[in-house]
Amino acid sequence: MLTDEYRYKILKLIEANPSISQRELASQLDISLGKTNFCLKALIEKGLLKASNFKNSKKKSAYLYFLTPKGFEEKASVSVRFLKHKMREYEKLEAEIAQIRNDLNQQKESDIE
Amino acid sequence: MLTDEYRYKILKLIEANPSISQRELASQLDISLGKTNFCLKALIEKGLLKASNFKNSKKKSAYLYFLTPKGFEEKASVSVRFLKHKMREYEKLEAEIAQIRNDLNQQKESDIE
DNA sequence: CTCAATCTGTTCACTGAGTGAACAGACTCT
DNA sequence: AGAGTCTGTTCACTCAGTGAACAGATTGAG
Repeated sequence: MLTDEYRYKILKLIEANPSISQRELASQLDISLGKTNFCLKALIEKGLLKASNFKNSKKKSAYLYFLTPKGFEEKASVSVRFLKHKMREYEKLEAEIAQIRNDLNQQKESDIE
Repeated sequence: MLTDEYRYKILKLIEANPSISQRELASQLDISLGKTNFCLKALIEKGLLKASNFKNSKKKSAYLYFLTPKGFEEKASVSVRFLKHKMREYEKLEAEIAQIRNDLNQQKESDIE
């Protein structure tokens, strides 16, 4: 449920904007509020993130999220891991596309017969 | 639930082997027997596939599935549609990979500071 | 100050896709 | 005949995901 994809994206978004709300996070991640809340708690549970409720300049009553040292480490390694994952997907997709193209060519040939 | 992906794959597998069983189909599609049964029925419902229980040479008591004329038409058009879909995915993935690479470079730079 | 409005995080009943064990029927072989 | 094996079909169950509803905090206008 808390995949590398969301680890990566959440750590990145929070580093860029520590005062982001869970609703805004959900919107940018294109997932529900409930899932966002779950992932966030999981990251805090793992010690990658901390939430402080220090009063922010202009915000209402929200948390300030920030990456722990462990969080920075994880962000670096999850980036690499996620990149490798995406590259494998890329290669698979490339092969799949080639195969569909091949099938389409064979379809055309059998049309001629 | 019956996505273009399974339309395409099922029509292709059945054209290649009309005496394939639902369990074998499920195995090759890497989905459950229940979902395979559902998709198959949906394709029959739409008139793309027909199931005849003519006695097959060496099989036990299975159906013979075959594509209707409409099924052949659909197979041709779904191939193209599916290919385009995969190509869009491919481009998205390419952009995503580039962005992760960019982030990794920025991470390294901020490490030096 | 007061109270309504608006933000926040949290919860949890609900949904729906997907699963696979279990079943009934048809066939084969001894 | 009967045991074994294949078939398609069903359906109770699971579980990730959803988002309306809630409680608490802050703000701002009257």
